[in-house]
Amino acid sequence: MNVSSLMQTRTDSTRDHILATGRGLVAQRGFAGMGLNELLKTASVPKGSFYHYFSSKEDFGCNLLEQYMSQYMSRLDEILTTKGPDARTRLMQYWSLWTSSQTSGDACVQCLIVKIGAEISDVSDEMREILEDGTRQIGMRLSEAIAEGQADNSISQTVEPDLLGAALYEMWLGASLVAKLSRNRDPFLNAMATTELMLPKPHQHTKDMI
Amino acid sequence: MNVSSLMQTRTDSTRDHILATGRGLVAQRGFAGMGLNELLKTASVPKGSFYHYFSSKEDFGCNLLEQYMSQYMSRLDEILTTKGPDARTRLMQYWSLWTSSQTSGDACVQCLIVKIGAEISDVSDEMREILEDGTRQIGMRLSEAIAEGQADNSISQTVEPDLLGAALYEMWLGASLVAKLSRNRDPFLNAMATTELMLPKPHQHTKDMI
DNA sequence: AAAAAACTAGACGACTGGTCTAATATGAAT
DNA sequence: ATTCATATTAGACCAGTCGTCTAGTTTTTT
Repeated sequence: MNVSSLMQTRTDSTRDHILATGRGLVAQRGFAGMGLNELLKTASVPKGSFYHYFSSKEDFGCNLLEQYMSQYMSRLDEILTTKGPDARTRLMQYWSLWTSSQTSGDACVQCLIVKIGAEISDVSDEMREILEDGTRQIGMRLSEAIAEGQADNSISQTVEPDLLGAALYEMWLGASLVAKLSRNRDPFLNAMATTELMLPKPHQHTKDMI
Repeated sequence: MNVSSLMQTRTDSTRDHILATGRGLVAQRGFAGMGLNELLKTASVPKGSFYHYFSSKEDFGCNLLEQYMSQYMSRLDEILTTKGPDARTRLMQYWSLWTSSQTSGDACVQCLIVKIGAEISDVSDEMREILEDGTRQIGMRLSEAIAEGQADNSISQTVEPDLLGAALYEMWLGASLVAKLSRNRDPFLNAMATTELMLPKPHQHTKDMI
């Protein structure tokens, strides 16, 4: 065959439309819970088109997750690069945005790692690996931000960036799960307070300093 | 142990057998991913029996989760009451057992809150409320244990039990999710190290005490 | 205009959760 | 022991869903 698989058609809009519609539906019903008929009816796309763009439901799921993780990493990097004067402020801003996005009730911004991570982990190795890679990258980026905070003197040198980055990320994933169950933002407020304690600022004017 | 798992002659043995089989299947495939036919074929139980004992799949799910949470709370209470000389040791033993159970690969002991919490939270209010209640109870029991540790002088007075109990629980839920994705126990080791830091022993000979 | 690729359309069989009637086992009352 | 009511089992059946597939139409390229 030729390079037809690499060719880009002008009208990828159908494919993108299926992916966008699917994200909302998956965030609401889960992956197994979202039927293809429901997806395609919602998107007003015939079933034949779906199997033109994706080889299977799992392939669709992989593309959905890859797109999601890619966009998430870009956004994370933007926040941790620009949204604040120092690394600690930017980190706290990240948790703050996490809280507001996960309490908005808007299905499209729901964290897909929380929503379908456990569901697909024992079912689809291909999808699992995409999320595994995503969580690894996010954890690393957070650890990096903590190290930056130690460099710009907004975070105490007493913490270990690698350990703490992963631990904070895990705590916020858990908080999201509990928040989904309890339908309120208390778990996030709790995680926020704990995060403040776990990311201590350097001691500046205590008696033992100076 | 007992004969009920081998014989189905006793009255409720069929019902219990369906629940036990369902727990393993749900832990593997998720709730929507487990079909009734698969469940009943695995359990060698005709469909008529299922609808004699349960009014619907959701009703079955509720009973499954209620039984699970009830057994979990009993086990948690046993650990936090007997498995160690002081409250802090008993708490650490709880996380240690969490780690080994979630890394065993045995589907039957998988944490159902992690596995199907997010999945069902937007689909079944009835099931969601059961898990909501369960997470609340577990968090409270952990906070209680931390307070006990402060009372028996195994945990520093500087921490706030309510905040910390919930935060630790959330971190371990998140660690379980990440561990399911990465298929290794690193997230648990990480959570364990962080837990040690978050549950400080009392300072015994510092200058500010006396 | 012809050939090839991109895309649409919906039929298809296996399966889904759920309902239904009938058959059988059990236990209490007589 | 016989009867009768209840508890439980059995699985055919329903309308609908699942993901797959082949055939057909439109668009692009040559």
